[in-house]
Amino acid sequence: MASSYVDSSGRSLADYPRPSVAVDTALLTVPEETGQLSVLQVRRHRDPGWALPGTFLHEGERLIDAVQRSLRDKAGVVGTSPRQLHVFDDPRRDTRGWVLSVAHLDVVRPDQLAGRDRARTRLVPVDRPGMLPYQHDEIIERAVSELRRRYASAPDPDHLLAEPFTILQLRRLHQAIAGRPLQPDTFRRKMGLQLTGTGTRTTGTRGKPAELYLRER
Amino acid sequence: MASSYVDSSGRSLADYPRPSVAVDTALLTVPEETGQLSVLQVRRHRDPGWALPGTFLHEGERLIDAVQRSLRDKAGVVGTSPRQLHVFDDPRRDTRGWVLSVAHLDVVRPDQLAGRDRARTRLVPVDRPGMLPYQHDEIIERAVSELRRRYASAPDPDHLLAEPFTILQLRRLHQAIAGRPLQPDTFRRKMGLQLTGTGTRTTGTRGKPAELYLRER
DNA sequence: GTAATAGTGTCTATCAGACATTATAAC
DNA sequence: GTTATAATGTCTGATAGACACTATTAC
Repeated sequence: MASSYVDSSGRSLADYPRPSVAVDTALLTVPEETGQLSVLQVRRHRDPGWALPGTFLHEGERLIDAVQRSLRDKAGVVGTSPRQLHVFDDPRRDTRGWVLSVAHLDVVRPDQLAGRDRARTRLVPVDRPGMLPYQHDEIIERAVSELRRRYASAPDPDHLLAEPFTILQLRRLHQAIAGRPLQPDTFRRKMGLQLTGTGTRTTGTRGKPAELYLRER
Repeated sequence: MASSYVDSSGRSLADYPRPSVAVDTALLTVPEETGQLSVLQVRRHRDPGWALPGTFLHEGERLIDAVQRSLRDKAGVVGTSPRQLHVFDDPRRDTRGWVLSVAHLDVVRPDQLAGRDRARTRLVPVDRPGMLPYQHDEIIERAVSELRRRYASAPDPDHLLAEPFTILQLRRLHQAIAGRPLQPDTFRRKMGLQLTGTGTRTTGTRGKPAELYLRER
């Protein structure tokens, strides 16, 4: 493909102007405390306020590595699986120059955020993200839609629950992501078919003990 | 956001190395002659063979404008609506340097391709795209999946048919995109509800005249 | 026993697939 | 009339929502 880009004037790759490329990430999780789908934000460096974690792409670096580096450096989060969402390409988006930003979605278990720097980061429910610079609110919207689409038909595809888990735990997670209550019986019937029962049950809980399940089918 | 990227060493935006950014497009259409979902390919400049149309992003240019420029210059196609699919970011993908490529999907009516340069371009069914450089086959796969998803539930969302049209015309289009036959009666029931009948009917055709419909609901 | 939660039975509405039937044109 | 296509009727099976009911635990 490269050579097909060389135009009739014979200009080579190095002759073309190049934009800076950044990554920005909507890191979503469901904290135990609130049970609400929330997004990680970090303090901005120069300006007051909060923003999504982001960084510039380093030379020869892959986008996914830049995302993981920014999450490690800015929030102490490791072991994530970012996915691309969209490229924001308005040339006037950044006042300091020509910057393309590749928005990402990442989803983590709350325990993966345990060691985060609480002075420099915060977790905010996705439906009240506060004032954010640039199009970070749009990134959150895209991230939430994508996550809801993923969780609509499959049980916990992003492995937010530690195995084994009960169907109630699974349903609470899916409700947090969907942002609305889900029918207990319908949910059980749809998702239960995609789970493997362990035969063991919870103990010490109120009511009838629930069976514990594994994701693997 | 920009200022939040400045790291603790105080490096500014211009100090970061920058990749070249390209766009590549899977331009899909359904030619009258074959009735098969097909993708536009252009002759490569230096190497033998064919590739998807692409170009480098010009300074301050938006991605969508680069896509439209490449389609105009390489295939004489105008008036399209490209959509982003994915960023290909393997630093070793292009032997001549560090190039990010933003893959796009574009869908056009066959008449929009009437004036194309037939010596430099060809239309190939998407299921037999031939040998393509880099990850252009993957771009086609993503483009087709996305198009099938869009056409699964709505009647001709990308306006490939000139209005008014019959349900048979609509179903043939959807079959070409789905790559499989669709039940006439089920299709009519699902899509018919989302169309507006004009009251007028085809004339001069064999069999019972078909009603003509508009997309608008 | 009561309260609470897990899990199942079952009715209804909706919808896709499949097939039959009716309607209306060209010939 | 015959043939071809459009449009509708209707049966069946699958599934979601809704509600009732049974099962098993803590207390």
